[in-house]
Amino acid sequence: MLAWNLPNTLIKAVKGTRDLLPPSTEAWNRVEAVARSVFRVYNYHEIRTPILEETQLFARGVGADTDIVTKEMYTFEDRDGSSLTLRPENTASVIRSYIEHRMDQLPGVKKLYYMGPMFRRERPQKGRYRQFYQIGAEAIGSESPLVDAEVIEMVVELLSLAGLKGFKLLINSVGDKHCRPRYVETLRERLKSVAPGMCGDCQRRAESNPLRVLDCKVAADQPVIEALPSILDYLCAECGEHFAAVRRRLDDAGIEYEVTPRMVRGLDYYMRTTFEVVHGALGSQNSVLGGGRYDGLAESLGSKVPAPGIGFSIGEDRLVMSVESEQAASALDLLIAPLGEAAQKCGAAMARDFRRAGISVELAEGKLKRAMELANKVGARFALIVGDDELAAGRYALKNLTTGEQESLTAGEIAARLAPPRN
RNA sequence: GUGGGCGUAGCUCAGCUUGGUAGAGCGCCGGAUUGUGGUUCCGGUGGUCGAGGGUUCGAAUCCCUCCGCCCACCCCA
Repeated sequence: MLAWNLPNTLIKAVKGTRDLLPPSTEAWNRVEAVARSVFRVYNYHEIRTPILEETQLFARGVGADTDIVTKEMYTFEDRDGSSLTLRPENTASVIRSYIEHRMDQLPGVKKLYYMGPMFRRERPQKGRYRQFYQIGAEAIGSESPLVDAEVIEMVVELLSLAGLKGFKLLINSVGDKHCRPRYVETLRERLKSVAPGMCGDCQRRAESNPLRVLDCKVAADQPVIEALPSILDYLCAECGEHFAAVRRRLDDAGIEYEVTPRMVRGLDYYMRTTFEVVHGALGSQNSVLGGGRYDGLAESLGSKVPAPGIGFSIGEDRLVMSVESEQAASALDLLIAPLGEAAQKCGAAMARDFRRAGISVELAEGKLKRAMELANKVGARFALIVGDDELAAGRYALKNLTTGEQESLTAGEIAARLAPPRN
């Protein structure tokens, strides 16, 4: 009954969380470095919001009857009785921060990016974890379709530079608070006659959430879904023109996309432009990123000043999964093998100097044979032998472990030989 | 929340049908080599067989319960 009184049970990572280990962490770092460099040239700046927020932020921001809020949040009562939640996504937090710090007073479009863990209590599977990581960006303070197009262009650039190949960009417009309700009503009406012939899930959705029917993957339902009215035919004049402008801009930029009127996003705050990038070989969870415009979000969080914006978030776990190739950790530059007490001291000093010069160094102990074996196993590029002869001569035996060649060099020559390329 | 698959050494797995108290390969450690790795050879380390209970003279193996992981549904990143 009391866990701490039970016999020793091995403690493991909690369900849905995982340790990211080397060499995989190198791929994560590469992806994050690419993202930061792309964000920089598009003039985005990093924002770090708390992982813990008031539960109300998500209930009101994401939508009170979305799946995320109704059944996926890690919510708990703080000691003072207030309700706190581990963030399930970050857009609501960014908008909260934007409002709280009156960023609307700053000049121009406010461009922010973030990266970090999010938490949703779902059943784990391939590409889905309870603690997962997102890289995202928000452009806030403009309703212009030019901003939509630039955000999409940036994210396509980011994915390409990260090494993602064969992905597909899907875009849609879900209208605004004037035209979308009209469409949903039409859809609901139409489904009354056709839903009975569809799969069980669709029959249920036809009542509860008609838009979800469009997202059904059951093959037999596809012809029926194709025949349903398209939201694009129901957009009001403003939304229609906005969407057309976004598409013109994407065409100008030479960006390939597919308009998918059936694409549905799961968060309530989206309006007008929505987009998604999918990639095969990710299992059933094939979406690498999702995003869209959220012009009414600030108001639903109680803001008097509007904060129209558009943003996206990349599923970093999924991106890394699809660009990661099995490669070794970055190679060690040099392993120093000192023989004896005096050499040990000299080796430590040399290691210090080399490391300050940007060379990665491992200092071995014990027998030379042992050290050489170790050098080989960890994939060191060079081994440096420091023994009595070398100490006396001031010249050390540097062995290239790839070619097997060995030469006798001074410390300065070795540093020059191993110096990393400047960038 | 609902299905399906799988849990034996650090890793990948065999053994289970037809019960007789645990194996291989790789890894790790050491040796053949006093100051030279990768190949080879030799030796060694390593498992309450996911946990608990039952059947049995005897259970990794048969039965029950539980737990964990993976994949899928739902939904999303």
